[in-house]
Amino acid sequence: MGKKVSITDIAKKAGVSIASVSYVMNGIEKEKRVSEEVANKIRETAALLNYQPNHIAKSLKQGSTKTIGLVVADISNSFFGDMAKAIEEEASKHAYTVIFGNSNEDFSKSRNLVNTLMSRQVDGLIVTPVQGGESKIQKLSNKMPLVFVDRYIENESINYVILDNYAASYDAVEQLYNKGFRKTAIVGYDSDMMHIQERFRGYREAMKRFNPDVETLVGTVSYQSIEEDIANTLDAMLQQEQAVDSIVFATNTLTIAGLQHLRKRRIKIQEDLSVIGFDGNVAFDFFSFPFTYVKQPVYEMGKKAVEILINKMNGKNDFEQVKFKHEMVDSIPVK
Amino acid sequence: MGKKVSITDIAKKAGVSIASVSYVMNGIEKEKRVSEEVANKIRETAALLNYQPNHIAKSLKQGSTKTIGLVVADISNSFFGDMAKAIEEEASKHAYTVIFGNSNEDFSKSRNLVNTLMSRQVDGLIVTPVQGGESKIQKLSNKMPLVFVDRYIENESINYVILDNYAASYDAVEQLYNKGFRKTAIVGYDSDMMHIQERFRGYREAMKRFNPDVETLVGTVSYQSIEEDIANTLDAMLQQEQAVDSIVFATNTLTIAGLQHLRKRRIKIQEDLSVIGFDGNVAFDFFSFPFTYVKQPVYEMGKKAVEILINKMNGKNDFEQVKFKHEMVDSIPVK
DNA sequence: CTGAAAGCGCTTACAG
DNA sequence: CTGAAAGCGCTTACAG
Repeated sequence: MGKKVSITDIAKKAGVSIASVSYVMNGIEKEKRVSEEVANKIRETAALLNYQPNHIAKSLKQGSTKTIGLVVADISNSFFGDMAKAIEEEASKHAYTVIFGNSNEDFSKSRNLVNTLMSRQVDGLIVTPVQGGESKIQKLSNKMPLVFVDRYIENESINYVILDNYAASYDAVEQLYNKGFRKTAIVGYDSDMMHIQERFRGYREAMKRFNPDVETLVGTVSYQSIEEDIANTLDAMLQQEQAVDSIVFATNTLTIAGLQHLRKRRIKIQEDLSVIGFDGNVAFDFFSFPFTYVKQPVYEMGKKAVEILINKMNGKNDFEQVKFKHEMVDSIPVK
Repeated sequence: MGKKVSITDIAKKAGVSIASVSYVMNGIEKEKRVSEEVANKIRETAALLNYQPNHIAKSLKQGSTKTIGLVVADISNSFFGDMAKAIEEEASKHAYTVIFGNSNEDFSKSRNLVNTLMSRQVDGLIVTPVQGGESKIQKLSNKMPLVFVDRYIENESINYVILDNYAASYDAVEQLYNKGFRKTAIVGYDSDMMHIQERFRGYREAMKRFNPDVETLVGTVSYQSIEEDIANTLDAMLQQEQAVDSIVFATNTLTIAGLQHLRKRRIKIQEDLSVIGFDGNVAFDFFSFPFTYVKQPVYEMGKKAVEILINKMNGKNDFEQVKFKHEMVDSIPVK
């Protein structure tokens, strides 16, 4: 694979000190007053030997790797895919590289990933926290610049970038109300995590406001058995004596899974049952029925997370907690 | 942020040599015959000081980082999202970490990413090559274990994992033929890259075999202006005197963009025009029309790429060139 | 069984 | 203006 060439090799070959090589390679030959002659010789020799700096050695010496660790729940989910893209793009602009891992919503996987990334001396972390590890991940925040995305843990000394989840589901219920739907249910995960709880809270508050006489109906599904649980939950909602006339799905994955089940049951969306989904998806643009969904500004959220992280890494002390506003989108059905 | 503790700190505190600490931390105290007593003391001290090994220092010394660099065209594209997931999962099983970047189909971005990853001393690279950089990226293969995914460059001394693209589009034309469609066109990128050229070749060969009297019609679109180009291409195909009766879209993105345009033109898919798409997509399951697409075994492809790369990194000398077979999938339309 | 020491490839005060 | 040297946190032959 060819022996690596180091600045020592260049120094030897050019007959100069390794310090001078280091200065020239870092473009600080002017400040360090290396003569133009020596600098040129060094540049020539470096080119000749095809020198490639070793970032690892530099990192060790400098105590900084210019690397960001990213832990998402699932990179193959388009929400996190878009976010990862934005994060990499923004990080790259600031000369940071991104290492990533998938937690698959599993806390022990998430913890292992965080440990791995820390042992690799990332300068900061962007994490989607998962159920079960709240206290552990919180401690992390004292040891390392950290920004939560998509979800968060209640604590004033933690950075996060999230959607205003309360407002989003409140708005969803309101939209349904304006279209004449009263018996609205919500389907989310069986999770204590704030993003889910806030979506439930927005739903409950909106129901209280708009449909005070209607009993609220919160269906929960386990991430471990989405298909099965959503089938049971939806069937129950539709079969009860006071069947619901509208449903808000609280996440991307649940929206898709839910619609698939409703389709299997031959329920006509927006005729038999009105539905509001969460997060954009290419699929939504192809529905044969009009469809409304809560859209998160994923790209801006990813960029913001990097921005906050970089501030923290640069020593900024106060915390930033940013809530983005959703947008309610009506897709136009395929004719 | 708390001072980092090193093995030197542990050695001092425990009153032993740093060598012993290193042995114990690596679990090789038995082979190195460190006494059980000393080993225990070291473990206790490490726990007490909350020692976290510095992987960077280890990497520098060992000349291996246990890191894989991944350069994809676009992580937010579900094809690459799924692949990245598979790659991270498989790498993680082998104690490798993944650094990634998006080239956005831009060669200079791709080259910069590769350089960055190399300066970070990745042990190997998995790359989706892009148009324009064939010769440069090829040289890389001599310097570093490398596996191409999705696309490749013709060269017997390069590893790759791709789809049998020829067979896939050949099959697409054949399927259309069997359903009675004769005037089949294909739409792909304006690219010299092998994966596109092979898809065109499969189309041409199949047309020669099944519809020898029909003129072949290959529409090309630039990645830079997909929407505009696909609109023009499709409109031309439909308006010419001998309008096509069926179209094969040669990629994921083109399938979506193409269908969106056809929809805008109020063309009824599978009634006015038969279509075969490329790559799976959640959207396909929700179409109101029956839809057939070429499905790539993305997950297996990602895993295979890691497997090959690990073999190479472990010193295996011969090259592996793997072509996976597609599957032709008929989605059942929403009623 | 244990320890002192060299060295991975850099950066950077310091002396001249 | 330039060079010798220490040190980042590890691993690992080598000597005892």
